[in-house]
Amino acid sequence: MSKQELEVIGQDAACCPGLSAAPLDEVQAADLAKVFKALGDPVRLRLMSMIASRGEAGEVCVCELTPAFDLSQPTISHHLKLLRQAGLIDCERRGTWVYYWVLPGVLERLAAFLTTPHPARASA
Amino acid sequence: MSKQELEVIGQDAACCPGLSAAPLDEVQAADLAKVFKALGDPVRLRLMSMIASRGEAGEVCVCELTPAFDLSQPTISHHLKLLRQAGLIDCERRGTWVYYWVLPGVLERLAAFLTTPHPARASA
DNA sequence: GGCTTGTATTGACGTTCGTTGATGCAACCT
DNA sequence: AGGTTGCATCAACGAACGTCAATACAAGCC
Repeated sequence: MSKQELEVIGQDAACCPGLSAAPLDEVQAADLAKVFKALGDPVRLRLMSMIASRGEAGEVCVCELTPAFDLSQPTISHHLKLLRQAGLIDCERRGTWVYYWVLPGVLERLAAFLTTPHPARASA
Repeated sequence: MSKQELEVIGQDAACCPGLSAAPLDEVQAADLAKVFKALGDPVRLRLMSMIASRGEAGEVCVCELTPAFDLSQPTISHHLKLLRQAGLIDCERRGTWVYYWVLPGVLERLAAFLTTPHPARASA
C-alpha cells in the first residue's frame, strides 16, 4: 500500500535548482509537472487540504473524505491514488478503514522550489 | 495585451487560508486549482522557469523561448497564454517583439499558501 | 461458512487538453 | 505600396482526464 510514489520533491536533497534558479531541463520539468498536475484539480486540492489541515502526523479516514463531495466513491478513490502517485500523500489500512496523511516535508519542499531565488549573478 | 488573468493569488491579501489552515471550500479550490494546473505541464513549467530565472523585473522575448523547444510556435504561444490566464505572467509588445515576465509576488504567495501551517488548535 | 461494510479496481463514456498547419494581425523595412 | 518577420488565433485531430456503474477485494461480524 506504499511505494509507488514519485521521488521528485527530493526527500533528502533540494530536489532541483528551484524554479527561478535556472531554466529547468526536460527531465526535471516533467517530474515536477506531475506534482503540480496532481494539485491542479479542485477535488484533489480539497482532498489535500482536508488531509493537510490535520496538521503534522495527522491522518484522515477515507470514510470522512468521501461524503464531503458530491462524487461517487470510486472517483474519490481515484483522486487519492493520483495524489499518492505524485508523492504527496501516503496511506495505511487499519482494519476496515484506510487512513491518509501528507508525506512530511513535501509541501515545504514544493514551496522552497517556487521561491528559491535565482543566483543574483554577481556580474550584473 | 493585459487584464485577462485570474486574481487568485491575491495580490493584496493572503489569497486564502492556506492549504493546511482549513479545508478549502469549492470556490477557493477551483480558483487555486487553475494556477496549479497551469504549472502542471512540462512545457509550461520550463517556460515559467526560463522567464523566472531572469529574476525580479526580468523579461524574456518570445523569440528566445520558442527555439528552446521541439514544438511549433503556435504551441508555445498557446502555453504562454495559459500561464497568463492563470495570473502567473504578463506580457507587453515592444516593436516587433513580445516580452514576458513573472508577475511580482505570485510565486511567493503560492509558496506561502502551501506552507501556511494550520492554526495549531489550542485545545489539542 | 455467509453477510455486511469500507475501499480499490475495471471498463466505458463524454469532455478537456496538447499539438499542428493554415491563417491573421502588427510592426518594421525598403 | 509591397514584402518580410514575429507572434497570436483558428480549426481540427488524437491523447489524456474526470466521472460513473459494476465489480472485486479486505476485514469485521453473525
